[in-house]
This record gives sequence, C-alpha cells and structure tokens, in this order.
Amino acid sequence: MPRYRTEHKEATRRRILDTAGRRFKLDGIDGSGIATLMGDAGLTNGAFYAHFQSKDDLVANVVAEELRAQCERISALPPGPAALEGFVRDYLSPQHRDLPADGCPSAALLAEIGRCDDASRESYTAGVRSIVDVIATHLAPQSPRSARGKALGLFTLLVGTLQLSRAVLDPTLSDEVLKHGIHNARTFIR
Amino acid sequence: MPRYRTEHKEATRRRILDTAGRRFKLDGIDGSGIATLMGDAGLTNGAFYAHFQSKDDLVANVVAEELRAQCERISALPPGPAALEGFVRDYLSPQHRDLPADGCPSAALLAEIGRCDDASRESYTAGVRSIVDVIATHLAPQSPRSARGKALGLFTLLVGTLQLSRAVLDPTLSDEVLKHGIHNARTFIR
DNA sequence: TGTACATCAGTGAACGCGCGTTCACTGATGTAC
DNA sequence: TGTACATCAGTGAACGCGCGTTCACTGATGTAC
Repeated sequence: MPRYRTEHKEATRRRILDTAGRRFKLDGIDGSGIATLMGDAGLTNGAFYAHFQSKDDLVANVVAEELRAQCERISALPPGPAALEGFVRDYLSPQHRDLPADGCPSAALLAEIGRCDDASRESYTAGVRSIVDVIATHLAPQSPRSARGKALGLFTLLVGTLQLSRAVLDPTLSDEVLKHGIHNARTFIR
Repeated sequence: MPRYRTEHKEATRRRILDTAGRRFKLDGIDGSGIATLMGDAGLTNGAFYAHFQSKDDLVANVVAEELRAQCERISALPPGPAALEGFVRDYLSPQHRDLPADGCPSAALLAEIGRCDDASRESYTAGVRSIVDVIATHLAPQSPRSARGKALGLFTLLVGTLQLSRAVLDPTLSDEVLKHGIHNARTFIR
C-alpha cells in the first residue's frame, strides 16, 4: 500500500538534516535559503514542507542533531584527560578552521543561536549541557561535578579561539591564535 | 555656498555608524536591512548611498569603529591586572549579556565576520590586534609580548563565555556559565 | 536688511531578485487480485 | 505471472514580502548682492 517503506522518507529527512547542518555552518542560518538547502540534498524547494513545519523547525532539529553528533564523538574518546588533549589539537587545527561545514556547530553558529526562537535555543541548551557533562567526565571521571567549571572554561575557550582564527584575515596571526589556544586549553585540562 | 557646514554630513555619517553598530549586534549583519538601519538613524533608505558605497562598505566601517571604541575603553582602564578583573566582571555580567546592542562587537558578530568580505575582515584583524595588545600591556606592563598568549586566552574565553550565556535558554545555567567564566578568566590574569 | 539663488543632504518610489511558504499536480512504487 | 490501481514523496510555478540599490526630485540652507 505505501509507496515506499517508512525507511525511505526517514532517510531523506536525515539527509536534509545533514546537508542543512553543513550549509548553516558554512553560510550561517540567515544566509541559507530553503531552495539552496534542498538543492544540497538533491531535492527541490517544495519537498521541504513534507519533512519540516518551517525553517525555524528545521533549525531546531539541525541544532539538536549537530550537538548530538558532536557529543557522541567526544564520548567516544578514550577516558581521561590525555585523549582530551588530542581532541583539543584537532579542534584547534588549521584543518578544522578551514572546513567549517565539517566542524563544530557552536563555533559556527553560537551567536546566531542566541537570536533564534525558543525551540532552537532549547535544543541547543540540552545539547550543550550533555557536551559539558561529557567533558567534565573526561576531566575528572570520579567527580565530574567538580570539573564543571573547567569543562565550561575549556569549551568556551575552544569556541572563541576557533571563531577568532576564522575571522582574522592574516594567516600568520590566525595560526598564532590557534597555537596559543592549544597552550591555553591545557590550563583547564591539567 | 554649501548647504551645511561640513560637520553636518560627518555627524550624520557617525550617527549611521553608531546606530548600525547597535542594530548589527542586536539582529546580526544578515538580519539587518538598510531601510531599518536608516530608520534607526532617523533617515530613509535612499540617503544611505550618500554616505557609504554599499552595505559591505558600511560593515567594514562599523567593524572598525566598534573595535576602536572597545579598544579605547580598555585602554582607559587604570594600569595593571587589578583593573582588568573589574573589566571581566562587567563583561561577564547579566547586564552585558542582556544588552547585546550596547555590548562587545566580537561576542555578537565574530562568527559572522568570518563570513564577510576581505575589507571587513581586515578591519576586524587590525581592531582585534590592538585590543589584544592593550590587554597584554595590562597583564604585563613591562613585557607585553610575553603576555600575548594570556591576552588571547582571556579575550577568547570572554567572547565564548558571553556567547554561550546568551544562547542558553535556562537562566540558571546562563548565570552559572557567567559565574564560572569570571573564575576561569582569573587563570589568565594572575 | 531683504531677496533671489545655487547647493546638496535627504526623500521615496521603483528596479530585479531571492526569501519562506503554498499548492495543484506528477509519476514511480508496492499491493491486490 | 500480469495488470489495474491507490499511495504519497517529490515537483515546480506562484504568492506576497523585504532585500540591496538606483535615481529623479525636494526643499531647507547659507551666500551673494
């Protein structure tokens, strides 16, 4: 009776979430139109509303998905602070700086999320809570609550540093920002 | 012969720069239209192009002016790290969080500046260089170069922390972010 | 001092364009018989 | 096994709207005499 198995529509929805996440991180939320987003997913604009109620609805779902994926990646690190240092080096690498579409959603979108509707900000709040919890667990597996402050310090330093390295036009200064960022991040790990 | 003294047009230009800065920080650059910006300055859309070549041209000038003003404010602090701690408390206060239009241009616009044209990014690069230099001088008046890493750490931590406190919907978590931010900032001052 | 005038900052309608959203329609699919 | 059919994911044109930008025009100003 149904045209496709239920999996098919669900797979399309996931593809839209994925390509929209990449596009939002590249051009910003305001800078990304529905027609472009759908073109990225190999579809036309009209199909969008079979999957999401509105652009705001998409944003809230993309934010949730992006933060969930990032949280999972951090959770998958070997336990303890040593692995976190490796994560910091990857995070503050020229590769991550130069490929925002593949990168951290907070670095690309944090300020813009502050201007979004409550549903998107609620998605973000839940997602970042999990990430900070996971970082705190890596910093102090025995007493993660005590490491909450350090986890917040590490997270905000990383986000601010990557944003600055992307905004600055001079490549030498940009590299210097990353280099000092890696050093400064150690303050919160050790 | 001229309709007004030269001061008059210059004063209008400064008013546009000022109100555009506030509007950009409130709604983002992409989120602010020329007609709205000019309305904020008490003018109509057509007058815009008597003062600026394009929206991009305005953005570059607003970025330069906003960073110049912030740099001046930090320069005016009494010398030494003690005054810097007071600055951090103001920066990471609920008032600053809740009034982005009056606040730090980097916290509101850093990610978006990374997506702007080269002229705006060059304005930002020059502006942030001055700010980091001034912070370094406050941290170590005798050898500011040695304090460059700490100055960058302090700056990026402040920007990331304020952005996070604005994005998060839960007021309790937002206040906690600010509180830990003030504590973490001391790492770079002491 | 009074008046005619050149200046130009500012007006506001109009341009083409892309935005978010709607909707009548298409056509490949899996099912029923 | 072959065929008629109901389903519905996806199409693409169209909606009103605000965008950045242009331009013919206005009218308050300071100046010249």
